[in-house]
Amino acid sequence: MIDKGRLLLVDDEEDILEFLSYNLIKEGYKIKTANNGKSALKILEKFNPDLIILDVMMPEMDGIEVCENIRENEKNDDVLILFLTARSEDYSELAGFSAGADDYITKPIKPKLLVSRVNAILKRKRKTNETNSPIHIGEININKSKHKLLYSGKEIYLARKEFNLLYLLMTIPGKVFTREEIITSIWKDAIVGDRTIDVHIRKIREKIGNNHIKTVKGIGYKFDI
Amino acid sequence: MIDKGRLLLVDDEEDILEFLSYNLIKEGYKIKTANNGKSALKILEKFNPDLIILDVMMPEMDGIEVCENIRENEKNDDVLILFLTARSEDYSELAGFSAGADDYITKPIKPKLLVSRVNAILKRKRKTNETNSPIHIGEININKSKHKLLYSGKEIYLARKEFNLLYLLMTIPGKVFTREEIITSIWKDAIVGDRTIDVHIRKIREKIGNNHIKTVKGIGYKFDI
DNA sequence: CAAAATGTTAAGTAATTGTTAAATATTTTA
DNA sequence: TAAAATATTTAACAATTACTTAACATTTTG
Repeated sequence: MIDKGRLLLVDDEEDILEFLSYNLIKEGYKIKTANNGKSALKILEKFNPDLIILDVMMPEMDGIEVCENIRENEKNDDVLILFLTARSEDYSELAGFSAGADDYITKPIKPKLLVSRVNAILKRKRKTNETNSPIHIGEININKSKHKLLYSGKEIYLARKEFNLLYLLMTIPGKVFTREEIITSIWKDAIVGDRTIDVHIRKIREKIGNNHIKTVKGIGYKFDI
Repeated sequence: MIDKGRLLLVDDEEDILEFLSYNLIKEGYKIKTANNGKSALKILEKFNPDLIILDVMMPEMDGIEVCENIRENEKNDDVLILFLTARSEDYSELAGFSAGADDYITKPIKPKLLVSRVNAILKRKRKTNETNSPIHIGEININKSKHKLLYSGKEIYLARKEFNLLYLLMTIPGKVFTREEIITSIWKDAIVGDRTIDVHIRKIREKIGNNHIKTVKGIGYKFDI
């Protein structure tokens, strides 16, 4: 069977771990399990999962805490975290989201829903990863995995934030990215001042000239050919 | 047959209801009918139509009143309302728009016109609902996500308010947008003076010419091809 | 023709972005 | 690990652009 992805399941109840494993192995996923937060963090280092399913309610370290721990390390930026919660709280109020969760499932868990949720979220992740492929527009070549920018053949160095910002704009040339979109995409949930984006834009323009990045006043910035 | 959409027809004359039903069912629409305002409002709660065709002249509660009743409930914000009026009824046209109508058809109703009108208005609705999808009408291309306006191939820059205003009008060409609709859509709940819209309209006309945006005195503005 | 509504201008006001340099953070290097 | 080198953010202010208003002109309608 094809490797559909690697999942780490974390719950203190053995029954639930088994139930989850059973349904997800059947779908072709590779599974590891942990029955507390600590061991989850340990396994995480080696197993490199695509998705972690995390019970919120656990003794000692609860799911929220585990999640925060995971997210503290930038290395784990792109692992997906899916919470198991007891009741259906209001989506936006869920504490998990501010801790860095990507989605959640409420108990009792329905197998079909579980599977379709996991499939869906991983599918989205793959799509996102595909987007990280090199982009070539006009005389500009940008390669995210190599962190390399070529401007008419010459290499130009951009600092990380500058690079990510330019890359973001280039993912959809012509589209205006609002300041909000830019912040959520590059600064995640950090709070930064009003002029921060502008300064980065300026730095980029300094290096690649003023012809590509255009300001759309009141909305944001876009990359134009 | 494919579900093209759900229509609620309201008229006190059974003949007209039949005539409308016949022509619209043939087109693949799901139909419910009501022969007075009260029952229309009742059906509306459960049937959730995409479009309501409403005769202005009805005993007891006339179309205008029904329309106002419908619009009072925010839930019905996105249902389209199309009035049936007698040809000479200038006043009801006017009252209809301020009551929240989206379009109107005059009696006597020609089947072909009816059908094409209904098709068109629903098609536009879907498109508009989908996203801020680009709109292409005649020699004008407007793309909201790119904040880009092309007039016969040439790019024309519009400031934010101008752009949004033109985009709004173009979402439903031919539909007259009342000043109130324009205000709520573009200025949200800000309070602006009487001439503000006119000035923006003027700026747009300055840039794309006077052939497309038409003034409908006493009501508002529309975009015509 | 009078009333109402819209058109037109230019000027004033507000909002947004650009630009620096300096203050902090972070990463690298020795 | 401390110093050095880089990177990032902030803050103050300048510059630009967008938006609104107000006064008056013009058009439309009954």
